[in-house]
Amino acid sequence: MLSDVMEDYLKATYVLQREGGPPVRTSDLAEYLGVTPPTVTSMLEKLADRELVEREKYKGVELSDEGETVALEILRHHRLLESYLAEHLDYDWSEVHEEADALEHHISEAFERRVANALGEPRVDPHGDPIPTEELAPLADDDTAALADIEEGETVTVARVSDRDDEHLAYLAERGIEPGAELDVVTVAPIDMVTVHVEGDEIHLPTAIAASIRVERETRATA
Amino acid sequence: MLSDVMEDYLKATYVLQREGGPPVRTSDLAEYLGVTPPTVTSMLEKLADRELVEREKYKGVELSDEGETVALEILRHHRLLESYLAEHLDYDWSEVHEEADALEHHISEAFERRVANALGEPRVDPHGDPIPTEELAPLADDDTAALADIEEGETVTVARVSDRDDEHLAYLAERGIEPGAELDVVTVAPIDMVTVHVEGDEIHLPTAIAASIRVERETRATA
DNA sequence: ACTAAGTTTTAGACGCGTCTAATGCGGGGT
DNA sequence: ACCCCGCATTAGACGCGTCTAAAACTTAGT
Repeated sequence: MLSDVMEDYLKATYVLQREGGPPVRTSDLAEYLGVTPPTVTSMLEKLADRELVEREKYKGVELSDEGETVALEILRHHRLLESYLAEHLDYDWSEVHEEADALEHHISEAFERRVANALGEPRVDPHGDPIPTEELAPLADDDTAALADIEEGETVTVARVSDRDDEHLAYLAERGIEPGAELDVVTVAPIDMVTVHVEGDEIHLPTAIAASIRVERETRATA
Repeated sequence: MLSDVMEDYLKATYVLQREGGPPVRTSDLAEYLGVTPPTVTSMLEKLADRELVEREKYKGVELSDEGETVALEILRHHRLLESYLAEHLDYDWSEVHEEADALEHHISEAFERRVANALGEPRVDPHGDPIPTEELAPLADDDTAALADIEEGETVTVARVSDRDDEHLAYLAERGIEPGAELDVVTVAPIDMVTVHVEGDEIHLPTAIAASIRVERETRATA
């Protein structure tokens, strides 16, 4: 039986781990989870004992296959819940994250199935993030770019907006920056600011925010 | 900030406490919650420190007004969740209890309101139990009787069926014993068994089960 | 009133997840 | 090649919720 907290560490490791990238470091997890580094070290030891992560001391951790499966299960719960709250309980797109975080550890298999069914087995959640399948197959690599890395003059489509901060989300949603929106990147200023046009309006975004908006460079056909 | 466990103790104290009755005893709570008596004692001390219960050593506890409010809040969550699962997520009446127990500590005010709204502000849950109002006003006294206490020959209407055991519930539901059903009490045998007629069928029930079925002696108009 | 049975509380321990303070490792700049 | 600084780990503590074993209280029966 995995504790809620262990599940949180696995989920955090998953989202912090870039495909094929370097191991996730202690301090990154500490910051992401809002705990101190020693706390992370001791939790990582337990996770390694249970073979949910592969750990190399002083280097960091990577999820084992089993650990990844657990992370995908929690992520599936999270994203199904977000979708359900938005679609059936009249939640606003930007206020769904916190509630899903609270519930994701506590729903049964039956609940998961019924919610997925009620939604028609969706593939992405309201933020644009992919929902793991019931079989928890690894998610396909991400071929989007961060808005912060786009050159001036390009036109891109918003693919996903990070769900980490409800406040930012509400701000962006109000201004029309949500999955599917078309953006013209007008200027990338050297003062940590990017300017875009969306639906005729001009929007200024600090780089930190622009980094959490994933975009597609050219329109492509999707199934 | 109350822990989940504290909320469980308060809820348990609420359901074990008969209106105006004697204080709830340590061993009753221990059995109900599946923990040992010393564990209950130490938790009760903490609850008394926070003035959520009034405790008299060696005698038992009663909920304070504040403790009762917390219990009613959890009960409201529980019963709204049961209702929602049954009505909107295709759960069977007899399998909602466990899921509601897992979720009841983790939903927000917003969630509670939206679920209540989606259901049309119901007054009772699928088991027939009353749902506390949003203002958490104390629930009216119960004027029902236990089926086990009914005399032979009487005809009664099922008001509520305890939601403590999903297995029993499924069994009873299959045989038509659910809120609103009319029962003729045929025999009350001295061997811990009562026999009733429901919808033409004859059903035999051990007294322990009959004790958990609350019935109304005569039909009365209800708003 | 005394005593025995049953219940409750006290005492002391443990695992979990967290912290702070102290120590240890390792990679980059001179 | 060395040293330093940043990051990670070890050491030791704490609160929570739980347990078992032992002591204390209550109460019912004689």
